[in-house]
Amino acid sequence: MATKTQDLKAIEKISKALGDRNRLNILQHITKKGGCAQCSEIHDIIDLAQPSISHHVKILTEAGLIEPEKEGRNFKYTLNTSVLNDYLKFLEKLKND
Amino acid sequence: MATKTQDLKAIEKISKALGDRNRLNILQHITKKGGCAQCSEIHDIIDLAQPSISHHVKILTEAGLIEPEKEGRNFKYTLNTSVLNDYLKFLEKLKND
DNA sequence: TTGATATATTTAAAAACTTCAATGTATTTA
DNA sequence: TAAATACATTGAAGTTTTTAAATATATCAA
Repeated sequence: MATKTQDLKAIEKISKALGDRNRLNILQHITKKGGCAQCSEIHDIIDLAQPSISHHVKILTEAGLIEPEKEGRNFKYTLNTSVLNDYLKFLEKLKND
Repeated sequence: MATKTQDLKAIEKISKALGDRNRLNILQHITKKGGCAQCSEIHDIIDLAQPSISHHVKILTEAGLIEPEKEGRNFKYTLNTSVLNDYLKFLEKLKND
């Protein structure tokens, strides 16, 4: 079963989102927190200006890897396990072809 | 068990290597060929000039995803399953933290 | 409503990436 | 040895990405 062009685009986007040290740190922080965290916490941990963090979070969100949920003044970000699983499946398939 | 900085660098490099449509196509071609292929075949399948393909293959090689093996005048590229597995393990861990 | 906090957007500059033409190197074949 | 084939490297143009300052918006608290 060949991979659709559309799927490949998603894979490309997810890979790109994962291809940055800061975004990997953000992801790790979110998952360590039990799958969710706030932007302000991230700011404490990563040495970047606030707009940069906002930008990285946006890229992770647009790739579908995390999902934002508004909680009053803050945001809660949750790892999207099903998107990650689809990505893993694609990579697994490379081994079995 | 926290991810070492060194490991994170490797993860970043692999993700970056995977973050390009052409490189994904090259990888898929190699794996479909039973885990190995020659540069010249890739040239037939992907619409890029030879130096571009050489460049992409180099990036995949430097990330450790494929391994080159000289075969006379040609090259044979093989998927490095163990590097891919380490990458998969890292991503799996994100889910279980 | 005013001030404070959390996050997003715009803009602009620097850095990194992609691509290809030109050229170089290694190997095979005639 | 000369020509042909396979791949690498260099250099340069165009594109994308990263970052932060400035600014905007939304919500909470007083």
